[in-house]
Amino acid sequence: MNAARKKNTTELQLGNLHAQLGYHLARASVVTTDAFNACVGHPHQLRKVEYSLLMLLLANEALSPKQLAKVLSLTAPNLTMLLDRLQDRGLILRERNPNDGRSQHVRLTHAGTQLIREADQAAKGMYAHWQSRLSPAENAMLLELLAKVYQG
Amino acid sequence: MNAARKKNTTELQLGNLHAQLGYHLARASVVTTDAFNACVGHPHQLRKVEYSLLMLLLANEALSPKQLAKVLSLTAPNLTMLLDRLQDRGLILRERNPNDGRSQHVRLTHAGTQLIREADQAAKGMYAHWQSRLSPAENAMLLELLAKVYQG
DNA sequence: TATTGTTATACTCTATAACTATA
DNA sequence: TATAGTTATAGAGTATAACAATA
Repeated sequence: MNAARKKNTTELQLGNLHAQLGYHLARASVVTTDAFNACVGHPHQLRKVEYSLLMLLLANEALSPKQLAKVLSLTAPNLTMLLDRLQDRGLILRERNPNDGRSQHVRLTHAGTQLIREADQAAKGMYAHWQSRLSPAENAMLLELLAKVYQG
Repeated sequence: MNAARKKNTTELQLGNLHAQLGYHLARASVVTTDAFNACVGHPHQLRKVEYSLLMLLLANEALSPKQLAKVLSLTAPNLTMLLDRLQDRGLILRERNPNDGRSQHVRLTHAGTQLIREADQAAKGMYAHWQSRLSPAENAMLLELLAKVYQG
């Protein structure tokens, strides 16, 4: 009983895992995902990828599914289903590209604009979840270093 | 045609997304996951979580499912199925804890030890995937900052 | 009564192949 | 022939509830 209790409180060793970026990314993602769901996801009924998609449309006015699939790392069929759901909720609309009948312009509706603006406001509360452990300067440095990992 | 082509090569705006840790974590994870699968996952038939689990057993000799579930952020039922698969492959074994019949000791088999040592060697090739964009000092700083996000 | 682990099950996420339409 | 997007479908990942065994 005492032995088992002691074992549970013992810090476990990470071995070479402590030097691996992917491991730390996964651990950090658990924290950010929980913070997102608490501040944005549950209150506004948006999953992370839906929030990102609507934020991109807010910043760019109109994007093609092709562009969205690339930046969100989604396959075309999965993006189609995602857009279907957002369209059914009246948050986005799909227009045919007048210059190229194969492609589309995806835009926010008025309701979609309103929702993503509210969600964006709520998202500002997320930083509170880890600001006690990370200073503003450290946070800024972290974002820069992460961008270096995937930009190329 | 020309207009569409131009649009595709235009950098899209991130808006407030550029200030959000979760977004950059997700983008960086795509890179590290691809690197993992290329260097470790496909060659050794291990998913990320399986690799992490075996690495933890290599560093700690024996851990309970409870401990593994916590550090890997898995629910108990999902960990059970994961351990079942690794046990069926002869990579781990489950022993009853002699001090507490409710809990188990999960250990690497000889084959499991051999496999995870090979996989760990292969994992050293992962850093090559982003080292051109991140110096060793930047990489070390990144790992430290990420640990701060989830440690508390 | 609480804890560890399992079983059963459902829901979401992701990936591939085959298709339509436009260029 | 190539590209944008869709449909259908299968597999992997993840969550909850109900259960058995032990403390």
